[in-house]
Amino acid sequence: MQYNHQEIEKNWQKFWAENQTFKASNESEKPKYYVLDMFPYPSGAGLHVGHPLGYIASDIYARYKRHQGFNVLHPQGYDSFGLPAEQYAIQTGQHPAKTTEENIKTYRNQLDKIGFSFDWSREVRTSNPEYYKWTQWIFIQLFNSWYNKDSDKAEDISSLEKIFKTAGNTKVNAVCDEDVKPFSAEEWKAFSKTEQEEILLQYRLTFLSDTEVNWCPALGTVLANDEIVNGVSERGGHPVVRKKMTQWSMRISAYAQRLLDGLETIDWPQPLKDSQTNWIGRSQGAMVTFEVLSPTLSEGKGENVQSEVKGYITGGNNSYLLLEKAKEMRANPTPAEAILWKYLKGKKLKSKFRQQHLINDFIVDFVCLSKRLIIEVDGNIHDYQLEKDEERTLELEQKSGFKVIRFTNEEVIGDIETVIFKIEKELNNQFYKLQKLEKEQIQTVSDTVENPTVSLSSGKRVRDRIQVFTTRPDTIYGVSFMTLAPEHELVSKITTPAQKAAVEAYIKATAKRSERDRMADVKTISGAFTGAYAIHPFSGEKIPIWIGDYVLAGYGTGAVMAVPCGDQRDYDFAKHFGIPIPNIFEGVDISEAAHTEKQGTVIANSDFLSGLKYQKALKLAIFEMEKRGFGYGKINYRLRDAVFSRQRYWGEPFPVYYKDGMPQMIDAKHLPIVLPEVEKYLPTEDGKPPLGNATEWAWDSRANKVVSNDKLKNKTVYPLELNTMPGWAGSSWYFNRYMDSQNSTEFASKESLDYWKEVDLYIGGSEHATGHLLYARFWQKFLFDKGLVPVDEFAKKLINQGMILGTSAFVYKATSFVKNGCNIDKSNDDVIEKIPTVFVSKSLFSNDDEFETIVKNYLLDNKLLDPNFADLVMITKTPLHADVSLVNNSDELDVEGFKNHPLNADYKNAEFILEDGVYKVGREVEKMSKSKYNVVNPDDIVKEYGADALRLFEMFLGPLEQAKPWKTSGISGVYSFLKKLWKLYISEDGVIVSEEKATKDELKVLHKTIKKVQEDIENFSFNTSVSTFMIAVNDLTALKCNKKEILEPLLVLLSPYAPHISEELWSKLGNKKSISTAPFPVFDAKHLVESSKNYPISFNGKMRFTLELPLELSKDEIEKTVMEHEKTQEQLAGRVPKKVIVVPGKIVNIVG
RNA sequence: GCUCAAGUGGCGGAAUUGGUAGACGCGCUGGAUUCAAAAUCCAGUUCUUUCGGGAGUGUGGGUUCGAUUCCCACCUUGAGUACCA
Repeated sequence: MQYNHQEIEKNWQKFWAENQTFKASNESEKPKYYVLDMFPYPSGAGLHVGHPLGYIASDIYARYKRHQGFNVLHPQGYDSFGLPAEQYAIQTGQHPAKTTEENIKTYRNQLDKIGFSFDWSREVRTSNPEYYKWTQWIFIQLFNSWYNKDSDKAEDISSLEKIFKTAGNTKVNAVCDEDVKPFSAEEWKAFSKTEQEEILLQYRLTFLSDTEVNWCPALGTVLANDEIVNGVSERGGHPVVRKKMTQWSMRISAYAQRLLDGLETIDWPQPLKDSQTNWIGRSQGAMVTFEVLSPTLSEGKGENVQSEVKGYITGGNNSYLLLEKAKEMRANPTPAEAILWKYLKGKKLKSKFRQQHLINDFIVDFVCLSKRLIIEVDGNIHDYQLEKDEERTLELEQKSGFKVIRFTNEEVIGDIETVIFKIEKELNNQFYKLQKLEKEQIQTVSDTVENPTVSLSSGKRVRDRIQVFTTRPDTIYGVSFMTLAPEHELVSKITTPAQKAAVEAYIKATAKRSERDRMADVKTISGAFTGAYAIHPFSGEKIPIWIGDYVLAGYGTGAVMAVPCGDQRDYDFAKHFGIPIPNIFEGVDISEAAHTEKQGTVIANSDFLSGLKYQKALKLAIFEMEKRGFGYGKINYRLRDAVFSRQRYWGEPFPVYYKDGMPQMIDAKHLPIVLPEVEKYLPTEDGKPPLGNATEWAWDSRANKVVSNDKLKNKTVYPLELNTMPGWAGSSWYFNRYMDSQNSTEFASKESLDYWKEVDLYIGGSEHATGHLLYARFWQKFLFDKGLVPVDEFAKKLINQGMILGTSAFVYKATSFVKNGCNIDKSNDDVIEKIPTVFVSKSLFSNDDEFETIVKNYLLDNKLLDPNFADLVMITKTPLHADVSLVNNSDELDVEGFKNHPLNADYKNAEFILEDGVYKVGREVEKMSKSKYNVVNPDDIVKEYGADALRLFEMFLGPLEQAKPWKTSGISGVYSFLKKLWKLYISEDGVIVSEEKATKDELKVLHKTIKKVQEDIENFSFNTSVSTFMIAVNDLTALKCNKKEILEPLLVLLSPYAPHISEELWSKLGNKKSISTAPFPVFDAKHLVESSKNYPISFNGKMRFTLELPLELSKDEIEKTVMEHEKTQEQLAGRVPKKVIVVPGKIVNIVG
């Protein structure tokens, strides 16, 4: 009986399907194990041999775990919403659902042939309404949530509303939009419903906002940053432009820190973790505020700069008298003052307060200089200050522009909470008042510039401030200039008249440069001086303010404090414009380049920071900034909120309608909102997304159903959202759905979620590192916060399988043309008229000259070229891809097949210059792709060699994680292994397995194999276990072993890799049940015990010969035996060894 | 530029608490079987050699009795990322 893979594999696949062999149960005594593949997008091209690599690996692991006694969940499904189907629909008018369905059929067909142990009863498709119902549901949950930084988790929006109602928003510590305005509880209650909703939208985890998006006109959609490669779309390579659109976004930034922290707890590949870390881009540093000198001061006229510098010295002419008094008062506060100070000091209200501070000639109890707010506590015991309070207030408010609020001692002592709340509210009011004032001041300043006779009273002026984020506050004394992004809003305000023209010209020039130009041209240094100066907050020195396009408006604050000695870009900028480069590093040469090294560098010339190392200087600098009130420590993230809308048809519709322009969620009980039919899949003429073409796309809020757009004139009917969700929506939670995929009342039952918890092993490509895998972690953490899932990381272990590359085949075409500039009486066409297309076999030439000679000789020999013109003709070589299916294992081209190939119609009459009667192609390893004609279809392999051979070979190619080229020729090795294995069990007459007792040697082979295979599977080193099987079968064949005691357990070892042949032989040995749950053989070390060792005898570390010695020999005995050996004497040739190293059981090394 | 990964025969690759480099397979060479081919089986296959041996894991150093394995510097390739302050 011969090994007939086709019949065996068909039978067992049928058996598994009929008996639901791999159906997982949600209730089991066994321990659980969840093995998952990243589910495929069912493309029209079907699978090539690269796709199943990860599936085979995970299938081996799943089957192994079943043998180990686990209840294994190993599901599969389809990520079936996506652009290609839609693109195809646009081109052909076919409904994407139809083509998707067809593609899925092809996929399923292909997958089934490979013999995977998937539990297909749990299949999910993201485009199925029963599935996306729950995607919509999760969207609603996100909409109804906000992120509370105090509890550090997502909470229901109702808890936020409650706070607003009782306390306004000033105390809320939430992740929200940047431009949230403060309001009190009273104000909140007074807001209209729409206003309230607008505000809530600024806090929700999914929210509408006008975002600058990457708009791809060719694809008619918005792309995420990770969908753009080198400024063009990843798919199709179309140009991408920046455009402002109202979009749904996900507040993933709220989870930045937790996404980072979570990486510590999961066993994922380091490169993947690195790229997520990189993507989140945490940088720790400080926010520092620099004040801008007024234009007059900047230009060096007017007041003394030094007196302006220390912003906190606000005393009047009698300061020197009052200062001592103030100090004394600070030391002896009243009880009420002491209580209040406890709440005000240390920036607890995010504003810096000072106590008993001099303002002009008054000592005020508390003051926040930046917000110009004074707090007085009445019942003052200091009797020399008995001026009427009103008078004092008037003077402070009118003359110095402060706001004064007062509290009684009783208020402070009795109800500090209310007092603090009032202060917070005032702080916020002051903030907005000051901003408004600032704008007016700017107006005044420019008026002044145009009308110099009007002078400003400096005492009242509020200065402009530049906020910068820096990761190196320790280098603050190295600041010699500041750079603003050209787009920075302050630029126009601070530019001096003298610099106005230059600055405007520069802004105009940068605006012209596209994003791509700026990216491509990093080297050119450009910028302009604004004429304005800032004040160094520590040293008080004047710092020129520049603009430059190396500073990005979109990152951080759009401004940097430039430290040229410590940052290369700042250095280059300074060198280019001749700005001084102060050196603040001890013993470091900065004449050539900036010194960016942090560790081991000692700060110098930096006042209180001098002599400190990086870590300490950093901490101290932040500490001082906070103390002095112009800066604070801050952590910045690069991670931006994720745009969630797509202007596409083939995606999940949002469960959203618009009432008075505000988005409303449709109640969960009316889900799913099913994707409507449209006539065409393109955007509408007025630029709306394709859903704008739908005629049935309005929400009847009374009947709670989707109705015709005609009814929109009714009061209770509203327009539905026209965008759809992006590709990552459905894939961000599907692993949870598999746990209970048929549930129609919940996204998965609590019991099933608690049982399966998380994916134990997740296998997929590394291309999802910053897309799917980051978003899925985000959603999982959100669901965890809401108590909907039991764990906050969805995959414990993840493996990235490497890509399988194709081996392209090349044929070498000769192109002839006539050299120019020669006077001949014949036209060019006549000369080359008779020359056919010629292909030259690969090994006939090694360079272009040889190629030309070969072709010319061939043409001359065959009278295809007139010898008189031979010198006029030039031949060039053009490599062309040939379809790999036309090439055999020895790189020989099927010439006739090539000529008749539909793609090679032009070469029907081409001539081939052969070598040894065959045409040899060139080979090159490239990505497997249709356009390179190097795609290998697994179906063909399965047909010829079988699924077991395909599975073994894919694993045998090399380590799972590495990229490796596919060469079909290699599969004969694993195929003959299977035939050899078969022959151990079956001869021409049938089963030849005997019940005889196994020999020692046979048991040794078996147990060596058990040990190695088990180790390999657990280390995901599948390639080496295939070798191990081969060695075992080779050894057993050599031993002529046919003992059931050996051969039966061997099948269980092999079954995860080659399940069909294992099942077949297993049943032929008389087993009635499937091999899939047979217990894995147990390794017994006693079979491997050896009595002797074949010692390698080395001389100076080089092995020269081996010597068989009993293992029980002692070190000295070994040395003695070895030294006496004749070969040793031969090697030494009379020399006396200096030393002899003996490691019993390992090696002998003779030195000398 | 930065970050990470990887460099071993003609090819895919194996070998790490530092201990016989090249397992296993492909390809190739020779042989057996066959009318012949396919299939199968046997032997050989890192390079070099004066057949004793010598060299050898990207390059150059170092540690060690001994290094593919550890350390330093460099080179090459691949992946990710990019004016991120």
